[in-house]
Amino acid sequence: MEKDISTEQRIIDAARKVFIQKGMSGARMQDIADEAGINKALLHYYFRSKDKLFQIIFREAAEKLLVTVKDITGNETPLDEKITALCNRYMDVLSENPYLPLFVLHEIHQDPGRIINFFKGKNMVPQLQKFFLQIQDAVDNKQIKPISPPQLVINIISLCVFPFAASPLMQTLFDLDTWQFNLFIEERKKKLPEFILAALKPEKK
Amino acid sequence: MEKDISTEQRIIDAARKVFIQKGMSGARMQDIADEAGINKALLHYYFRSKDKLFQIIFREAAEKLLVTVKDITGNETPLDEKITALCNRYMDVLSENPYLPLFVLHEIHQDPGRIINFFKGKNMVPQLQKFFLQIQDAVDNKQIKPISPPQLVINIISLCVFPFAASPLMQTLFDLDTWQFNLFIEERKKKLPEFILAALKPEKK
DNA sequence: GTCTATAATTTGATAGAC
DNA sequence: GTCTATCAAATTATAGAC
Repeated sequence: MEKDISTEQRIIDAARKVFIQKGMSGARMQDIADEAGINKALLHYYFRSKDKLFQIIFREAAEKLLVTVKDITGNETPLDEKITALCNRYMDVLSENPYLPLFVLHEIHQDPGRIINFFKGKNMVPQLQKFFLQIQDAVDNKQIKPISPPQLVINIISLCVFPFAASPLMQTLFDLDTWQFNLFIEERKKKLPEFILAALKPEKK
Repeated sequence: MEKDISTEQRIIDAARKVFIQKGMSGARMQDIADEAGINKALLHYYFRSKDKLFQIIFREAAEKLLVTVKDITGNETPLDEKITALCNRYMDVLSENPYLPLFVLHEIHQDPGRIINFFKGKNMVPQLQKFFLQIQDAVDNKQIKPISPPQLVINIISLCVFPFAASPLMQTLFDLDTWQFNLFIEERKKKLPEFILAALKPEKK
């Protein structure tokens, strides 16, 4: 047990691990206490209730998942570079946090109010609108094939996120161990941007 | 309450609704009893335990989700038609059962053993191998751009499934009501096959 | 701050009348 | 087959000693 990490931080780390693995309803305060190497009562001393502790973990997770999109879509690079950057960045974040998507999606499904509250004051929607405009411009200037901006954004996110959300199923279906799954992801990082850009490439006249 | 539906069937229907909404750990036997309009003890009379009842719902859900892939990838049509058919069929199944993917993925993540047991005797993997070979043939014959078969399969499934798994998030992020979300899905059904086929189209010489 | 002990509540499951 | 009443175990939360 790391002696130089504060108890509060150890609880957060333990809660992150347990909540992301088991979800809000499946997680037990005892699991978190065990994982943190402390007593159950201390959890309540620091965070008062399971729900309070969960909020912290959920917000942290949603933040990590959504901010990535926001600060890449927001800047001023050309569309094709932006798509490549988005894929690369997203795949990197998800490689480090493979179970985040399923956790966040599951908990939003349980209580959509959570994500609505989360969005307040996060400036997500305006950033997204700007990205939509950039896509629409590229369509109008015939730099890419006609496509509705929301459809394209969902295509990009689907292709990045889904393999992680489905990793336990994939590993069974394709009979991959963890190392082979990581190889699959590494190959994907390299090939995904060109797959998307090829789909968007306008017909030559 | 429908009088001509057997109690057993009413329980199954109620369990499906509650489990798919709340997941195994979040669902309460009382919720299911209420939804079925019967007493909690009757659930145990018919199905003995929560876990037994859950197994039935989970298997049914996994079946619906996976058999769709199996019986389309298995037949003898050309690759481009098969991809189109796969998208159309999948999107239709998911429109009718939008919460299935998140439910199944979440429960597999909780206990990967479930899906391994499910696969036994289902003949999924050989069917998939045949589809992989067909893709590899198309690559070798330069009918499509070079791509690893598993990557392509995951691309197709990602693009079909993810919007449903993420629907509560999408509806908030894009500010869509249910009707607008359905419009989004209808548009997607029309456009997705050509997006994928465009990505695969080989360079002209 | 941290622990032990325990309260208060929820929940899956059973017993037994009808 | 269906219900009421109840048990036993699990689980969140708190009281109080140190």
